[in-house]
Amino acid sequence: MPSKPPPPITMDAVYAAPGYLFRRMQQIAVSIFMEECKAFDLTPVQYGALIAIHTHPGIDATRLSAVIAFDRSTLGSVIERLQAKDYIERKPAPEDKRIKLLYLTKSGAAILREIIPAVERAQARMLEPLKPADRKTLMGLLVQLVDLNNEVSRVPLRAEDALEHLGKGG
Amino acid sequence: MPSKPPPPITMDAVYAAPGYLFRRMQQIAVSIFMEECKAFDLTPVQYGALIAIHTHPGIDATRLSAVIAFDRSTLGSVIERLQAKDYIERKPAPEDKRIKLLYLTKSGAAILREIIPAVERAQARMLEPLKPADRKTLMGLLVQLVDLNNEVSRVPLRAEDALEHLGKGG
DNA sequence: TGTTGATTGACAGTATACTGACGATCTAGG
DNA sequence: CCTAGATCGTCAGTATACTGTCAATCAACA
Repeated sequence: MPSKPPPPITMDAVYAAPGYLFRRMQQIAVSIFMEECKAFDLTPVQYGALIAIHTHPGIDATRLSAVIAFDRSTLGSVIERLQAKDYIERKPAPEDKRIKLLYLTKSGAAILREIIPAVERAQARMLEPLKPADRKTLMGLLVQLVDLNNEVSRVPLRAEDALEHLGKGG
Repeated sequence: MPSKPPPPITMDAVYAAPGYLFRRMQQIAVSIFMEECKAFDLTPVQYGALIAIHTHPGIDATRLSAVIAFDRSTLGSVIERLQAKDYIERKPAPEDKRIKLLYLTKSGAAILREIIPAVERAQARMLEPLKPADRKTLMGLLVQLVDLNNEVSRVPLRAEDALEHLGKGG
């Protein structure tokens, strides 16, 4: 009993693969972000970190990584760069010598206010080629897919419970 | 006439942003790919390059970058690694001393045949959490979006015309 | 034919990502 | 109190990405 012959190898094995499309779209998204925000010297990752530190002042690096689902090893250098630009500062935690608490500086809060309109333009541009109804459909499906695949990634998102042990009562 | 107060800054500025979702999904996709293909020591990028070299034997690095929309600078090191693993070889082009032509080796062709089922499992797993109809919707919208944003990225995809000057008649 | 301009591959510098390991530190259990 | 295990930040090593630059080479035109 002969086995089915394997299908021929074409570029469709690349072009039609979800992984390839996600990679492409991510690169396009970064490109648009950097273009709209070139006046600010902030990367998408640095922007995300600033938002999270603004929302959770005094967070530490490990919890920050859980709140935005960024890799903890990488986050170290991201934090260094934000500190070098004087957008955040790190203070030792009095009750735990391992931890360094993160706070926005005045510059950090200021640049965050200023960059937000540019970021919103960038986010809108990414989806602009689609019809409005399709944008909503795509975003809805993406949110679902990312959420349902959450545990697969190295750093699953832990939005709420990541902060329970942060001294706000738990 | 007072201007509208800016809306409060919340984590939604991150979680609901298309760029964030694309980044997350790309990371999840790579994670699934590496998990399914861990027996093969090939990254997604290296896999894409192998497929393209298989489909277009004798392609050079610049055209390869156009065919898979990978950055040309990065592609140099990708090619080096594939060559170090003995999956491809580079031959100087007789008619143009600048160019090095890329070919699969026997090992390269063999590993490509072997890895394809694992890659297909990976691609299927990425979309698995969605209902079948939703998978199609998402892929359709993504293909559209990547295509319509093609010119935005640093290396736009040039699938067909990239090969017109490759000596097949032009 | 000789110079200009484009192309090719390579490189340096920066920024994400992930793996795996490490010392310092904290927490729980005995 | 003291040790076993967990956690925190950090680091080394590898792999993508992008910007900008460079020498070698080629193509086109005056």
